[in-house]
This record gives sequence, structure tokens and C-alpha cells, in this order.
Amino acid sequence: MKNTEKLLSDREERLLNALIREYIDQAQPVGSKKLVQTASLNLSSASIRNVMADLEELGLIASPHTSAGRVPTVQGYRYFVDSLLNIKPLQPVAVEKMIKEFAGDYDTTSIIANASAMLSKLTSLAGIVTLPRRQRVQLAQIEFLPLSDNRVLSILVTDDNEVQNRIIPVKRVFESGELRQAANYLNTMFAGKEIRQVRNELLNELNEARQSMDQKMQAVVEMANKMFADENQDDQSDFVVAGETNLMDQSEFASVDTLKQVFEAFNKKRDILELLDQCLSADGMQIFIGDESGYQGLGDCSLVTSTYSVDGQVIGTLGVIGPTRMPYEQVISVVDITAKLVSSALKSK
Amino acid sequence: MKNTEKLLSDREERLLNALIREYIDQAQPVGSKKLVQTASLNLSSASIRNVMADLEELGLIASPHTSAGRVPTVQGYRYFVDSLLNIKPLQPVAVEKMIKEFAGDYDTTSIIANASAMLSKLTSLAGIVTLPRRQRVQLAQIEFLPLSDNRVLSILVTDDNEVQNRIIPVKRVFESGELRQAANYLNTMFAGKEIRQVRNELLNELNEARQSMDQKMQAVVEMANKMFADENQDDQSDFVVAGETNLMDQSEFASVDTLKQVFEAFNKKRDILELLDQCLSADGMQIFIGDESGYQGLGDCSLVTSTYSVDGQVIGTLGVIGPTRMPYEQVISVVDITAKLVSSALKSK
DNA sequence: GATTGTCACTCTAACATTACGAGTGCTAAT
DNA sequence: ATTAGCACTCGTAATGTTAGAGTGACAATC
Repeated sequence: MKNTEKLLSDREERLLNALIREYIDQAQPVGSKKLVQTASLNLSSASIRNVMADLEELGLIASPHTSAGRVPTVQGYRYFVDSLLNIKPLQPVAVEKMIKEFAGDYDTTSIIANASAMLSKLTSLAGIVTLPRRQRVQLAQIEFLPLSDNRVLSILVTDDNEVQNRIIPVKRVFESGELRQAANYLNTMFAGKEIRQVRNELLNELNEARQSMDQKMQAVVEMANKMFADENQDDQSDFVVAGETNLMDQSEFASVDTLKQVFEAFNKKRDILELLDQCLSADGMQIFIGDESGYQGLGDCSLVTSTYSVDGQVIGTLGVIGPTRMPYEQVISVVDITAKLVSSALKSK
Repeated sequence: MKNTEKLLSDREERLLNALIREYIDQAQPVGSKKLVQTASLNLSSASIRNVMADLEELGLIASPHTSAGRVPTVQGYRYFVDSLLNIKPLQPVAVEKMIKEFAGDYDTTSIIANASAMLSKLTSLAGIVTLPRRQRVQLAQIEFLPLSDNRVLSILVTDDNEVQNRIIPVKRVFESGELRQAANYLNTMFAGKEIRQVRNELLNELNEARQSMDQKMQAVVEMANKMFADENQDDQSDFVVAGETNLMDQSEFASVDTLKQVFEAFNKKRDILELLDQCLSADGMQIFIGDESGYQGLGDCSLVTSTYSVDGQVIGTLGVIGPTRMPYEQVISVVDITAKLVSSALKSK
């Protein structure tokens, strides 16, 4: 991906850099005159035009029409983020503020929601955070409460303090003592094990109970099984988006049609989820520019993501969606620090 | 509100009716020629123009500019929904389908989410459903689970099978037996009482415990108190919106600016909530047309709402937001039937 | 050889002009 | 009371015009 590097002279690089920064700032095709004013490169407009012509031939910039300024292409942005970025860490004060925001959150869900809102607020773009993959989550506690005659409320607490409730329809009436016994049994049996493993072992247990004709045990295991059946369902975790309306301020989404495309992409969760899953496998920061993502609807969008993890285990993705013309440096550092904060917020619980 | 009724002749009424229906259908100012083709009123275009002039003077219709057709005003729509609507009940088949959709939902939250999605889907507008007011909700059960040394998970089950979890930071370590005892105490003490009442009685209890120097009791009551303190917070219940993107298809929201206004109105939840609360007090169907709602940002929107209730007690509002130019008849019957279905879905639990 | 100034050319955005059509109000005729 | 006809108004869409921004090419300069 970085093989474009040596193809550009120092001057070309500097010019491309200045051009993209100018475009990101002004949202308008930038011409040679504009760049003359950019003091950093002391060149006349004519020389600039020459260099720009070269860059255009290389496919890094393009002119929307004969006599407009130049605009970065996807390849141009790619070169920019790969080679020209100058990431400066956020101000400690700002980081302090962010840390405080997370301080009060004990459960995963609020951390996620908070992170999403924070990303959106700090970048003025749309923040997006996937729920953690539950695979590695360990079971901390199970409890049952009788509701009505044929319904039992199951409470499942995981080791990350996530609580899940499920109402389980049951065939016969369970006494409260009986339920407590069942919970105790399951707790001593499975506490500290991974959810997936629990599920598998439960199935074995169910067979055994069936064979030994232990009616009571069978009923309990069946109930627990139902609980985890549901559990697995939202293993197809989805994600939280915040600040979509920020996108409406972006000039590239001025037409309702393009806007609609983007918004509908959010609703077709499956697609985006797939994309975010790709990011999951690549540990660390990832940047999709324009149609690099391979999903139409996000044609003029870029996606800056990072992964967050607990105990060295990557468990989710978070990031920002905005127009290709976004302030990458700022966005990247915000996403980066947010990922780190989410990781530590999840760990410290 | 219905005092406009006798002011219109039969002919004027028929014409207004036809005009509004045409406009709702075509989304364009309707002129005299268009209405000639509407067979129902056998008039020449000239007569139609005369009648239209009268209606304009009455403020029921207006022309956007000198020589365009006429468009209904807010007052026009108002007269229309008050006097000219011809609501036909939904087809039984469709109703059956809706009932099935609700069949699987046991807890309030999924019923709400489902209703919102259904409203949006059936009307192609934005569905909106408030969470039930919790005031009248009775406490069914309280349970505590120890998490870590200084954190206790509280589980609160209400009589509508709604489950709320809260993680409570505590000052000292609670034994599991101790917690069970505390839960038992609270359950026998408060089960079946209204949440608000519970909260008040808890405060008294706290004072008593303090005076009698019963350390243990005091700790328990304090914990329970924290739980309800939080509880009261989301008493400022909010609402669920579905299908906002549908609004982007409406031609009246063709400009990004107006669209943004509407979307931002959704985010300023407080305002909308206030509006929905107004509907709450008026039992049954309510319709706000255009700026009747009194909230800017919803300038070109209408709001069709109904209340849903359990045991004769109104507990929430649901409805649809769309452009003033919406197919009221269809929307009204959808909202009406949905409200009824939600009511019965909540009851049957 | 690299850089620069200059000039002719191209394209767009903005504004003015025109033509047209849709719709109205008025009046005279039925 | 209703209608047909006509003159009028206004908005839109098409066309023409202009100014400005930007380019490429080339000759002049360092």
C-alpha cells in the first residue's frame, strides 16, 4: 500500500500535502493561485501548475472540469494518510475531560453509548461503535426469579458486569427454592467458564440428564439451555451510531439523495457490520477512503476505525464515518485515544 | 375547534375535500383545471375558480404565488380532518398480521420497539412511541446479587414484567445471605405497592433506622434507596423513533435544511416529549397540523397520535410524524389500531 | 535545465433576457 | 347561477451574456 512513496519528489509531496490540506479546509477545488499564498512552498503559480499536472497524471489529484482547481482523488487521500500525516497527540486537558466522561460508567452498554457520542461530538461526524464480541466473555453468575406460574426471569451476569435478562416460558411451575437450587448448581458448575463452552457443556448435560431419567435436573438444564439459545442470538452483535445529523452539515452531502444513501447504509446494518468486522481482524487503526470500503452508498465517505481490546484480546471496533474530505489528523487522534479509553474503561471494571 | 363547520356550503366542502385529496396525492399546487377532471363535482373551471376564491378568503387554502394552483393551509387541513375524513377500518387480514407481530413480545421494551417499527413501515413515515409512564407501576420483586466486593447488582421487576438492573456501589462487603435477607425484607414490605409510594416509605424507613441505630437495616435501606433514586431518573422516560429515513422520501423535505430541522427536533428529545405529554392528557386520538404543535422545526410536519392504556389507565402515547401533506385517513386508522394492539399486548402479559 | 511571466483558451457561475405555460380574476353571455 | 372567453400575472425553464478563475503552452530569464 505504501509503494507509491518513492514515486514522488520532495516538492511534489509538499505540494500534494498543501493541496489536500487546503481542500480539506475549504471544501473547494484548489487552484494554483491559492497555493502560491501557501507560504510553505515558494513557487510561482506556473511551476505549481506544472507539478499539479504531474500529480494529475499520477492519478493523485483530478480536476472536476477543465478550468476548475484540483481535487484529491481516492489515491491522493491514500497517499496523504499513508505518508504525509503528522499526527499530534491530543491536549492532555482534553484527554482528562474524556476520561472523566467514562468515569461513571460501570456497564458495557453505557460505555459503548458514551464512546459513540463522544466520537461524534469531538469530530462533528458520525461516531460508530460495535458492541463487544461476546465470545470470550466469562459467565460470572446466573440467577432465576419466578415471575408468573409459567414464566421465569433469568439473569445472566458476565465477568464484564454486563447483565442480561430473559424471560423464559416454562412448562411447569417452579418453586422459588427449586430455582435457587438450580442457580446454585449452574453457578458452581459453570462460573468462570466461557459462554460458548457453557453452552456446549449444557448440551452434554442435557443428554446425560435425559438418560438418567432425572426429571428435575432435566427441567433445569432445559431452562438454562433456552437462556443461552437466546444469548447466542445477539451474538450477531450490532453497533451504535451517534451524531448522524452532523453529516448533514457536510457540504458533500448537500443533496438529499446522497444523504439518503448514507443514512440507508446505516440502516442496512448487516453491510456495515461486515465492514467493521474486517477492521476487527486487523489490530489497530484502519482507514477506508471512499469506495475502498467496497460498499456503495458510502461512496463519498471515509471510515476511520480502531479496535479496542481487553487483556490483549480484540473485542470490538469503533470509529467515525464522514466525508472523504475529513480532517484526518484530528479524527485519527480522537479515534485512537477513544479506543484506548474504552479499552481501559472495560478493563477497570 | 369544530366551529368552522357551518360556514361552508355543501359545494365548498366537496371542493375543499377534492382539492386536499388531490394535493395529498400529487404534492403539487392544484389548479382549477385539475379539479374539473375530478368527476365528482360537475362544475366548469370558472365556477371552481369562484369557489376557490371564497375558500381562499376564508383562509382554508392559499396560492404559493400569483399564478400557481392552490394549496391547503393549516386551517384547511384542520377542517379536513375535523369534518371531511372518511375513516375506513383496516382490512382484517392486515390486522391479523399486526397481531402476529406482537405475539412474541413479552417485555414492554420490545413491544414499544415493535410498535414503532410497525407504524413506520405501514405509513412510510416516522413512527414514534413513548415509553410507558412508570408512575402507576407496581413493584413485583426486588433481588440483589453480589458482584465484586463493593458492588451489588440490583434487579427490580415490575408488575408489567419490565426488568431493570442497576449496579450499586456500596461501602462495605455484603454477604450473599445478607443480601437475600435484605431482598426478602423489601419484598414482603413493598411488593404490590406503587413505585412512588415505595420510594416515599423508604425515606421514612431510613429515618427510623437511623434513629434506632440499627446499622444493618440502615445499610439495606440506603442501598434500596439508591436504587430508586436512579429509578426516578428515567421516569423522565423518553421515546423510540423508527423510520426517520422514510421522511427523506417526502418531497416537502427536499432541502437538506428543512430535513435537518426535523431531524434535530428528534434529537432535542425534551421538546418532543413535552408535546407527546400533552397528548397523554387527552385520551384518544390527537392530531397536530403544522405549527399547531407550537414547536418550530416541526413547521411542515403533522403529528397523529393516540394513547395506549392498561386497565383504563392511559400510560403512553404513540403515533406518526410526517409532512402536513400526509394521507390522514390511512395514517389515522393505522395509529388507532396500533394503539389498541399495544394496549392489549401490554395487558395480556 | 529549472523557473517564471505572459497570453490565449476554456469552463463555470451569475446574472439578464426572453418565451412559454399555467392559472387567475373579471366580464359578458347564456 | 353558471359558464365561456379574454387579458393579465407570475414563475420556470431556456437562452444569451459576462466576469472570473484556472489551465496549458511557450518564450524569456536566472
